Amino acid sequence: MTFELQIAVATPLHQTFTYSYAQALPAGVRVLVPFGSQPKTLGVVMPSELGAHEKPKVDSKGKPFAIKSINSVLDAEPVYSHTLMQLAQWMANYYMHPIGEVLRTMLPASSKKSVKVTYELTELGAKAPEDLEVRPVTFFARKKTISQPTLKKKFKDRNISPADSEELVKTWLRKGWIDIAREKKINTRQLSPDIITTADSPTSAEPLFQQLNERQSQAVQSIKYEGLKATDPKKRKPFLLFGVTGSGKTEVFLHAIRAAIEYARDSGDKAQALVLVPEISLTPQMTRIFEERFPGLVAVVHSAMEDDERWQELDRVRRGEALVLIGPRSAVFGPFANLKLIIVDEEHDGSYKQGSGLLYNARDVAIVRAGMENATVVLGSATPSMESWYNAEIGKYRLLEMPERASTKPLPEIKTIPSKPPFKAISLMRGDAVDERDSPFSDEVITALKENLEKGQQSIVLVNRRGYAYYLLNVEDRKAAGCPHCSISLSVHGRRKTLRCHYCDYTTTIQKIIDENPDKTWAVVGYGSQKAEDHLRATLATARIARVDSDTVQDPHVLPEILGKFRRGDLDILVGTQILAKGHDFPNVTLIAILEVDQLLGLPDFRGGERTFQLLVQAAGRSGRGTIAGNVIVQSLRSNHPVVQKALQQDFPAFAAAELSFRKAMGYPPYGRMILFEFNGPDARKLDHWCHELEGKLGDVLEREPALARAVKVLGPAPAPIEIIRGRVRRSIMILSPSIQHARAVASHLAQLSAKPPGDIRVKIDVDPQATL
DNA sequence: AGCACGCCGACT
DNA sequence: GTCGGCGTGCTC
Repeated sequence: MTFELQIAVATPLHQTFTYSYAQALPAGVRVLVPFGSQPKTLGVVMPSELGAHEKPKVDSKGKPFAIKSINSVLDAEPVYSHTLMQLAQWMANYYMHPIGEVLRTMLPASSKKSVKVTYELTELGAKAPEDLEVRPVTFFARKKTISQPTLKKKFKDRNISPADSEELVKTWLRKGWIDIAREKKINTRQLSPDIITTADSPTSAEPLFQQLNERQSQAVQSIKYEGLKATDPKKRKPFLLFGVTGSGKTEVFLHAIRAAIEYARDSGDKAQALVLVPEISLTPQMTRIFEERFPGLVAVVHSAMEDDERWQELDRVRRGEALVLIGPRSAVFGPFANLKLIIVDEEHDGSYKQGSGLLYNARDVAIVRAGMENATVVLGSATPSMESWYNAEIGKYRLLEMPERASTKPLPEIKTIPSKPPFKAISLMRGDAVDERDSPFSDEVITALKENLEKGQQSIVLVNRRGYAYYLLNVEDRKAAGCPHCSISLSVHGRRKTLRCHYCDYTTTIQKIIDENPDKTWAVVGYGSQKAEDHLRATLATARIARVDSDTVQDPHVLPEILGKFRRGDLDILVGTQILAKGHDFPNVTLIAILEVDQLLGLPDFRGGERTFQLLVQAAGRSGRGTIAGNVIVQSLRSNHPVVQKALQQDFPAFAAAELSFRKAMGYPPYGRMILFEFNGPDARKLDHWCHELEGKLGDVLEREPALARAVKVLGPAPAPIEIIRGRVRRSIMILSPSIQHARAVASHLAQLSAKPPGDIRVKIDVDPQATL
């Protein structure tokens, strides 16, 4: 008796494949299958109901497929739980992404790759007749195994044609001289089969839990009784915990988790909780707090981890040994046995959205997963996303407010001062001396930093741009030195020595540009975090300064180290980009200076205002968290901009009201749903040609469905705001509609039309894009 | 995504 | 003449 199973193969194909096997396998088990010309490819068994009513599959010539059989089964029990399989299918559908790739994205990397074929020389093969023209032994040198590509290369080196070499390999395999062996490193990862029941840790009598204030306790009570213990799960709504910076959201999370665990324990059950955090930078302190409160019960994953470590942590969750998982985006796919509570900290944070491949938003996936698991979700933020705020307004979410700081300290005072006139930020490239007047800082900022330093208090300087300066300007032509592969100007780095593209990392030197254009005058314009750092070092010679931006924290271990030093008081000033604005808790920081917010407002993106407000308020929230009140100075050319003004007053509801009415007028999210198609290819003419073809075909479809056409706006094809990246020209089509169903209907038409792009054109579908850039 | 099949330029 | 470039099509 053989069974037919539906297998999702790790390829970018929007379909599953039928394979046979001697026994039935549960959904969620990984298998190796022969696929196309590849003898072993990773696949996942899909739920059987999926293929049950499908008609017999035929190939392009109408002949039924010869069903191949599964090579081997990798797991004794499913790696993907029932819910995770459900979630994968939801994601494949919602994000219009191939199911095989979705499933691959859900597991840590070590099991991602399909299996590479290696050949192994058998004992028999080593003793193969010596009079053979081509003996297998000669290819294996002193190693026992070699990979398929290596073997091919060796054949080539010996002038054996590909056809002949294939014959040879087949013959050798038949004669048993060589074997197909799996590459060892890949896919050896197995799950621990036994469910370990850990001794219950004494989490109930710990003194570490702080006394909650009135607001916090109200929030916890709501989460408990309207969430965790809700009698009608269908009525349970996600909570939006809107609490100003420093209002003690973390304490609420901790109590909520404790409540979930205790509530389950009362009925002899074991509840688990997931805590999503934006970045690794947040986890060290978050992790510590959680581990103190729930000793031995916390598992942590983060991006600085090796895959093996990550598997180990996830296994602890899977076995029920860990009850709390803390991690970034990908932790939303954690292998929970009994997930009862999901917390999304800083839910507005852009890093929840994956930027390549499967473009999912972990916050949204968390809400969907919670629905499937019957779990309670708590989204927390001081500056909620417009989507969540709107959902709270219309009653889809339950709003919990904490408008006061937990300590008696008031919110820091924010004031703005005008930026230095921009012309002062220009310095001509003559000689190497840096013009001292060329300071990015207003005098008030320097004075304030100096005073703070003298008081022995810490400061953070936030410059919303990395690099040394903005760009290198050709004075005569008024044009900036641009990247040869991208339509963007190069940024000045390395103390005005090098130029770098922030999109493709192309690097050149300023000297080269000057040499190539001997008759031109060049000027360095604007400033970034590097220049700010240099000027601070020059001006505040005694200050201990470190810079934190994506250039200095390439190595994932560097950031935690710098933050640790800062927290211990071994540094006085941190200079850096946005990373510094996020959630950190440095009690001794009493001054935040924010430079260069203006360009965020100027971005051609509908979220510009939201991003600016978040940056300002989040950054301000880093100040005055300890016993001393904090100050915030915003250096801006546009202090009067309404967004900046609302941020100064730290009035989120007022900002949200204004922003939402703008979004409503424009039909933008959260009032309209957006699906963005990006087409890119190396040849602009071919790309345009195909885009216009698509536009025409989509137009035809919409003509046939006038109701749909009326409900949906299709914008484009238009050049993407950064038209060329890495030598690939980009065009986009935006689909906008008040109704998600209608937007999706048009999108799936367009997805079908663009399923087989000609030449080297690639299609990217972004459902609910974070930015239109 | 891989990978094989297939049709045009520079080489042992 | 061949080797090998990558365009195009297929994978149960």
